[in-house]
Amino acid sequence: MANIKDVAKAAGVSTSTVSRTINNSSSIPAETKARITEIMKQLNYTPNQNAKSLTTNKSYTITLIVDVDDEKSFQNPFFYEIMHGIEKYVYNKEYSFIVANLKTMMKKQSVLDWLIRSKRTEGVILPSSMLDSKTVESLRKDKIPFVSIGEPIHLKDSITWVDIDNKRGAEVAVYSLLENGYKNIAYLGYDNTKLFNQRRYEGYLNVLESEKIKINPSYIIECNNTKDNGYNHTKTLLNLGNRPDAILCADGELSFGAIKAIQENGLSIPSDFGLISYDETKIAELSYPSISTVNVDMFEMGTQCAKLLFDQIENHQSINQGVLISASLNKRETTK
Amino acid sequence: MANIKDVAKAAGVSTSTVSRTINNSSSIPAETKARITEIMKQLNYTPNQNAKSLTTNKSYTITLIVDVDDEKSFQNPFFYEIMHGIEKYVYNKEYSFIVANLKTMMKKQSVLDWLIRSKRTEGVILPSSMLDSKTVESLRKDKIPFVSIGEPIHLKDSITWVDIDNKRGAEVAVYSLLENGYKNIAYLGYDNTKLFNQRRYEGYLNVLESEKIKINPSYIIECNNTKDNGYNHTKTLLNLGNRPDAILCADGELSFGAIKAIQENGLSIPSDFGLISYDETKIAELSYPSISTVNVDMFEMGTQCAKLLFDQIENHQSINQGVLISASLNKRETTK
DNA sequence: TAATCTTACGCAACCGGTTGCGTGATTACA
DNA sequence: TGTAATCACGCAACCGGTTGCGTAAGATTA
Repeated sequence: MANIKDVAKAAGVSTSTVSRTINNSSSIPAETKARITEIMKQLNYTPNQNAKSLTTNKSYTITLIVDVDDEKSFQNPFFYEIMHGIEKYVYNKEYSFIVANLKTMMKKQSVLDWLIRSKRTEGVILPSSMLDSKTVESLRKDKIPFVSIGEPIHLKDSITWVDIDNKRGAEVAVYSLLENGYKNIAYLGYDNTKLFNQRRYEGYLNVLESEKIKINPSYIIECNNTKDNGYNHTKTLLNLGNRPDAILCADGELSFGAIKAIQENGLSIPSDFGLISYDETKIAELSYPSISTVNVDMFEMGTQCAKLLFDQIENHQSINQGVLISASLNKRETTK
Repeated sequence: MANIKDVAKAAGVSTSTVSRTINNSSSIPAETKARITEIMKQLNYTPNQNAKSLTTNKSYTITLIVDVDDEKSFQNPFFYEIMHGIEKYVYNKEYSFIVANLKTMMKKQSVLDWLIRSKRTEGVILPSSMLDSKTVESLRKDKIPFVSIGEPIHLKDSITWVDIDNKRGAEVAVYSLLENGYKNIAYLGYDNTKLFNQRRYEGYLNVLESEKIKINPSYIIECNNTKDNGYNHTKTLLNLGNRPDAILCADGELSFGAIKAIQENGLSIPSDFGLISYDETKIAELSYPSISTVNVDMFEMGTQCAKLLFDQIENHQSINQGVLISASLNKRETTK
């Protein structure tokens, strides 16, 4: 395979000139460039990335860390979309991107550390769940740019992160329910251990407060995200004296159980009862009835992560604050 | 950051000796190795991957190509599992892996070609849908090992591929239905444009033939994989004079529509009617009733792909034939 | 004790690019 | 027309490893 010397020889110039042509240095006149470019094409020349990386001390590669054990990230298709968003951005920059997961990293003590120190990666995108202060410190010490997927619990004002606008998404959902005549809206799946859930809850409360609607504590169900919880707690809700006529599910799987419970109670959806679930998934569309969801654009999230990472890589500037991706409502058969 | 010269200096040896220690050359006595290893640890030395790649002409990286537009691969969580399987294998080898998708590649003419020619990758795992003869030829010319995810339509005897044992999976499903007393089993979702579907169909026919069960052509429904098709065609099946009492869905989404249709007909699942769907997904578990599925181990598929790729990379030998991953039955509420 | 064989490890070229510095040729300016 | 500035491009060192070849010291054998 042709190398830069072959090109230089064929063009009757030095390798310096070829290199400068490749890197578009201004000191080479256009016609020389054109000639060299033509010869590169003829010889089917592609610069050796490893040589380039060695001299420039840049790997032209970024890393995405995934957390296999975290169902919110790896198992579900969201992360996949994020990946896709990153990927598209990255290849436009002639970078490539590698994937490593937390579990493997544990085992090898620290694959991330290895990737960085061996100069395989120039930047890292990783889930907020991984960002303990030790990791942050280590990344800072190695001067490796990073972006957090998701708002971190600590450090939110000192690192760069991207998240869905969870609060606004919930607001949109609740407003939509109210506008369509639902009056008593329950919040199913409150979980104060998860920041995204907190934010959704804040959005829910926000709307009720602005609309001067009394908050009914028995409408707020604390539980984690399983279909059985959805079923059982919805049963309980429906047995209340003043039962709700709509539910906002904070998380996806709950809604399956909830729908089952509503139907069993003889209520018809959406005329008697409305339901909106957070998290758009393929499943929401397949269900009978198909579920109205708060739609989160994970592709965009990936793109933003990549963009913010490249801001740091290329311009050495970092915003060190959060960026929110807006969430929209995807109306289907569970709401009027 | 310390480099090999720093280590050599600190140890009072030449870089050759350090290099040979790192690469575990036999010509260095154990005590010298120990001393050098200790110093490497002290200096927190990690070999520069780019330098290593440059001299050895190996990138210590493989590439996974995904096909974003192909719903069977990118959208669904399967590919994700495959990725995970590959990833685990790869990091144990001190390799890393990069992800590129077809769509981007189209745009850049050929990112794959670029990855290869720039020496960024030593091997490729890619979906069979991408393996047209031109791509195969090009990979062969560059002497890049590759493994196909999925049985390719052409070339099946001349390249290395890994697939689910689709035929056997269908057999297991049909046998299970028969054993549980279902007598008239329909095949919903026949699609002769897809090899995996053909194989599943073969499995279905196989069992009926071995069991000397007459094949009823009106039980075999040709359609593609949507929930609406599942609904409508199941309606049709149920209106037949001798209606079936069980369905094997060749693909996942069909089953949602099918279940709806069965329930609307007043039949109870699983006592009156059984259903097994191909393709285990999260959705199958969430549905009411939860769906019995043929469970395909995609993690194992990824692992096998990686293994077969490394056989080629490390031993320069390739089996050039298919490997099948066995499929098992995941019994849930849609079967007795 | 001399000749031969091992062993341990260094020398230096090499992988394929990049880049600071320098120089001869050309152009601009006075 | 002489001098300075600019332009075009080459020289050679360098990035951080790997490896074939060579050799001195020590071990083995005759």
